[in-house]
Amino acid sequence: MASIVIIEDEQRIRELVSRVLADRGYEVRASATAMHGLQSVVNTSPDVVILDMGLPDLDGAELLKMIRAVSDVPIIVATARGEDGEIVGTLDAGADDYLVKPFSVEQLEARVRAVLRRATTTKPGEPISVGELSIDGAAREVALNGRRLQLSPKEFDLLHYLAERPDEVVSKQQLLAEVWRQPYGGSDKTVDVHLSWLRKKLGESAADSRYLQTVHGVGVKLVTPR
Amino acid sequence: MASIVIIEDEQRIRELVSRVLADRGYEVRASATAMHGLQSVVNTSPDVVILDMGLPDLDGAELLKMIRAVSDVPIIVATARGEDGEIVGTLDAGADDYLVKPFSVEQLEARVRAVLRRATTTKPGEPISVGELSIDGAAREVALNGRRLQLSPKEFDLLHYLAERPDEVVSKQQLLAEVWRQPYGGSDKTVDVHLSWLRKKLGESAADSRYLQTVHGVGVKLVTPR
DNA sequence: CAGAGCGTTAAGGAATTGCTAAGGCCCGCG
DNA sequence: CGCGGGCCTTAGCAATTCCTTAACGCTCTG
Repeated sequence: MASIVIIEDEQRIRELVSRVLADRGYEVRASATAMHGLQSVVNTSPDVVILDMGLPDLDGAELLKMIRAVSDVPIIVATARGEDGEIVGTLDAGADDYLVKPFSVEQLEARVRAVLRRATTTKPGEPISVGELSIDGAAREVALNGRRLQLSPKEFDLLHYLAERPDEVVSKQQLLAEVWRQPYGGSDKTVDVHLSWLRKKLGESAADSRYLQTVHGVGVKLVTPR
Repeated sequence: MASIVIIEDEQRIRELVSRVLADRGYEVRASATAMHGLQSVVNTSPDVVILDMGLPDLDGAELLKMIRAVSDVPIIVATARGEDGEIVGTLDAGADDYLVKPFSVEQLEARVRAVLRRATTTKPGEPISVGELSIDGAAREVALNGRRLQLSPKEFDLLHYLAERPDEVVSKQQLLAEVWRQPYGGSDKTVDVHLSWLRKKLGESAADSRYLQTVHGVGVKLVTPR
């Protein structure tokens, strides 16, 4: 799971946020001071930094620049209301997103996810990985837990298409149009059957699904197993 | 700053509202008659329209339709108490929100801001968050306090539709039309039942509601709990 | 205080899905 | 040219899941 560094001087907020994010599976390190925070960032190379702008020992914008000088990590900035005017400045200084206090943990996690998603945007040419699955579009090879899977052409196309859109629900009609190239008629059942075969090769079944989740009445999505 | 057209025949209210909103930085144009108002809307392409339903020269609903015919501007309707029965009709006719007279300027501005926010900040692709609720349209996932909820297709569509319009009262007819895609007949009761199921899954009931509030005789709205 | 509107539960039928099995097509090979 | 094998599609049934209707009691409004 992704790792996060939190730099926030208010103890209450720091502990609350740390705990909740840790509960949700993130690896969290919290710092109460700018200097300690900078060290954390350098030492642990986190996937996201959450930075409070109202630190007592150093101006937030200053710290932001210092982090930027040594790393490209996505940074989410938290500001108190009233410092609104600075938001534009902080975004210019290299922040990736911001939150205005008070914020709900939901909002925060939503931003974290958004930033992570943006950062992990698929670079073409490299294999896509979803959980223990690795899908190489160029070589048309799929591996699960390091073991090569033998997929038929359609099976591969189907899996690859879904892997390019992890977590996104895709309708069978869309799959027929995009993977099968039959925007007109064509039976959903074909997709069902291929999904079933894929599941078998992935070592799962619809009833006990890890990667391929069907969303009743809508479609399917490829997810990373819990 | 955003521009607003106000269509209101009572001089006192018109001038008061105009002045206050202008003070707060909006660019305001006021009209005392339906015809003049329609011209204003067409000519200035405002960001929001505030429309009094009790105009002397033309039925408010009629004017609403005329505006809708030429523009997609968000429209906030003001009605006098007693005309409540028409509220549902006006929402169906394309109003985005409504106010019952007498209303405070504070209320009005809150609605204006809500409507503007809705019009601008709804970026698709990112989860919507309302309080501790998080609704991801692409993944079709809902989480409450970080815990995943298991919703049926219609339940999800319903919640998602409401979440896209936080604080806005939506009539059951509108829900039938938009979520169920049955603009004609169809029983309100179906909506009631789904709402009940949703409430159960959200851990609330109609008597003790946090997120889903029903407005008797009008519809429901999704709010962020206090 | 009566009637309309609403909340909730239960139950039947409708729709969707999972999976197996049975052809048909295409291609390489003998 | 005929054969065999892989692959895709269609068919069909069982098993789920879902939606709607109905019914009853309660609440709100006028």
